Amino acid sequence: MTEATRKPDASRRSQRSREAILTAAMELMAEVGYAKLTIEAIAARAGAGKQTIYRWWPTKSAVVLDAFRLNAETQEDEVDFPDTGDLDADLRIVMRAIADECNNPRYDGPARVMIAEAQHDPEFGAEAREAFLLPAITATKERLRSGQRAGQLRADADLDVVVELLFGPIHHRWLHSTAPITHAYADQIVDYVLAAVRP
Amino acid sequence: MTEATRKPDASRRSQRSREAILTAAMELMAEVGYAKLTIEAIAARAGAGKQTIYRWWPTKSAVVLDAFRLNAETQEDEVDFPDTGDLDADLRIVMRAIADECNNPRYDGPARVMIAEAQHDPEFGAEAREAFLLPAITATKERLRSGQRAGQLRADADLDVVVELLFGPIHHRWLHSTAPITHAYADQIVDYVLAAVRP
Amino acid sequence: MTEATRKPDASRRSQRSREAILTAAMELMAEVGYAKLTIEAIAARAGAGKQTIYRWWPTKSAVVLDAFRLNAETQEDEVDFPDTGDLDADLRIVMRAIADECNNPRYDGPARVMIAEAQHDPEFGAEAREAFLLPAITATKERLRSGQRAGQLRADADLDVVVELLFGPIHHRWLHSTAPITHAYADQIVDYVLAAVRP
Amino acid sequence: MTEATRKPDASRRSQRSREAILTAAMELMAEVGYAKLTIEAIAARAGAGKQTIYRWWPTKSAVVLDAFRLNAETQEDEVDFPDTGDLDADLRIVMRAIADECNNPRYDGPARVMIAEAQHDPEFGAEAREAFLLPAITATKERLRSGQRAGQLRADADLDVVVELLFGPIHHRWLHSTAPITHAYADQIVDYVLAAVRP
DNA sequence: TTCTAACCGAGACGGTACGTCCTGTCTTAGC
DNA sequence: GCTAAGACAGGACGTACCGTCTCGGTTAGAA
Repeated sequence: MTEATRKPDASRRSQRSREAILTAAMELMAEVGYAKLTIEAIAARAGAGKQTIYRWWPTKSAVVLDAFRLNAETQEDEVDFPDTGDLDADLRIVMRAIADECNNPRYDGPARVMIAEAQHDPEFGAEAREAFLLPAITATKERLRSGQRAGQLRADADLDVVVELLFGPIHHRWLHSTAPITHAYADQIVDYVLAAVRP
Repeated sequence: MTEATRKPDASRRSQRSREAILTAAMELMAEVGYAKLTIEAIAARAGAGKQTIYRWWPTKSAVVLDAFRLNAETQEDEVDFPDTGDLDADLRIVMRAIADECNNPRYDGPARVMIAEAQHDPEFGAEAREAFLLPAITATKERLRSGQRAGQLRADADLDVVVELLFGPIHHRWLHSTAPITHAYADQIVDYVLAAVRP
Repeated sequence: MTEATRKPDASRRSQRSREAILTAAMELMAEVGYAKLTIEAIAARAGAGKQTIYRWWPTKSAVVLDAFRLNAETQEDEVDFPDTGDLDADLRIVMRAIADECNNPRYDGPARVMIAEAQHDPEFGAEAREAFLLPAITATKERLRSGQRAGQLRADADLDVVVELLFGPIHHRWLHSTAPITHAYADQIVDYVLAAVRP
Repeated sequence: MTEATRKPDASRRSQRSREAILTAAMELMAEVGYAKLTIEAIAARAGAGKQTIYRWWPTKSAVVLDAFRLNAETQEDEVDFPDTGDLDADLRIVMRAIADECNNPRYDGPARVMIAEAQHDPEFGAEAREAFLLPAITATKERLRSGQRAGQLRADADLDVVVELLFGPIHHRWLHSTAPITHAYADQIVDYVLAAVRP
């Protein structure tokens, strides 16, 4: 066997077709949803050959994940986690931002697709987690640790669990659509969680 | 009305084929996973005609949901939520039971399928929520209300939020596979939550 | 094996449904053609159960053949072959009658169906031949024999061949739709054939 | 125009699969007959995808017709109609050749299929007539015309009718299987017909 | 007159094939 | 050597009918 898995020369890759494909994928995602999204339709809409897609992405979900990444990069919302010294206020800001994302179709749609895809493709799940979830978790834990050092949290509080106490409820409500997600709700969670871990 | 959608006569439905189909669906789910599950394979394994499936279920996910339901009914785990008067102990029992389910492939697999499917089929999601999630939420809320009346919870605690504070974190950890789910973890959550809502 | 092929009791047969089925078959033949004709559609149109058809007829072609028979019986055109003594005139009458039938959709359609069906079902072909073709051939041969005895045909003429010289050409033109079939054409054939066999 | 019917690029057609499909069709025709012949079985036997068949042929009968054509081309029997000057002898040769074909399963089968198919699909009938029947008719007419010029036929003989007087009887006997088709019979027809049209 | 066996309409059933759609690979021409 | 285009083998889709079966309801002799 002579080099069965030929790997293409990335330096000669057409940037034009890459963007056309990812844009087409995003558009079709919005129009027909992930389940009815086909490689063929993406290629047709992008004016690209199917082979060009298969050459650069292994699966449909990889294309979609890349499309989401492109979409997210476009946004200029890489807000750093605030640290004003007032933990309560900082958490409120962040939890309200998450609530806003839950209500923004621009995030809601892609996020649901990624959750769904991750359930039957663990590798994809790991990648997506790495790219989208862990940064937020890490930043939150950082801020909590800073608050802990400042004596605003019990010294023995398990920060991994505290992060989950913050993200878990809002995530649960969003994922199962059990109730609307408001700023008031975001504040409520912060209240309960801080009540639990205050020294 | 042109009477387009002829509806079959449910009274003449073959119980034998219904069970064969749902059993085949469960088995194939376990063997190849939801994504590679085909109606054709279910019919073949069940010794049924495809039409018999299409006659009684609108989509693949409906078959699978029904299969899960049959599977769940078979189990004799319809444990009533305990109410010993000791809220702390009762919650621990329940949260540990949930932790056990997260680690039991018999529940883990189907549950992930349902979560995934629900994300791109809201109607399916609503049905699944109704059948599997709400009963647990309602029972938990009931127990919390009872505890609240007994003065073990703050009178102004929002029980919907408290339920989410309990279920959200464990659910989050399970869904994103961020860490193992142990009895100790279950206990931890109960501790934090009760600390937050104790009078 | 105990009487595997249960034969139904013909005396209890419902005349009403028999006629409804054959009528429906005739109508559907005219509407959609033999190839697209289905037992299911016949049953639905006739307001009969499928089993009632399968009980009394072995195949679709048997139903259709019966329908044609019913149709033919309805007609009162069982014209006896004329024998005026003038063979030329008598043959013209008969050949013109055949030409008329070729141009009459009432005969053309069914006849084509029977020809077609007979090609891939020899038994059906034998039955159809017996019922529809042989009577005409026999009557014609009879008339030719009478003419032969009267000295209007060569004594050594092979009547089977003469019949085919009469029927073959018109049949050929009809079957292959190579040219219109007129009375003039019918006369022409009689002219040529009589020229060939005149003493 | 919405460009509904995308037409494939014939220049890129796979010759290999075309032949495999037509060969498979021929074989299956011989094995199970036209009625039980399925596109699916042809594709399976040919190792081709069903779409490849549907891409290049509109119907089952079109595939079969093409298969016959390929079969006929393979044969090296494109005998030119003889013209020795002796019309009687030449016609005998041709009529005997036709008789032989009637008795040769290689021709009998396909021809019956085409006759049958032509009866409920006039377009197919037209194509088949063009490809298989008209060449023979034309050649025969040509030879007759040559004989007519040589004074062996009456000057006023209608050659279209004379051709039908030759082909019709043998065709009739073959189609309805009313009697065996022998060389003697072929000769007999030539005798009668020439008797009718001799000057 | 009641019983009972068969027919009847209806339609669910296990199947087969349909014609369409999409997958992932391969081939061709163009730049 | 990447690209657009699209033919190819393969396989699942959801539909239409096949011929068999089972279900009540009706009908017509036999008891």
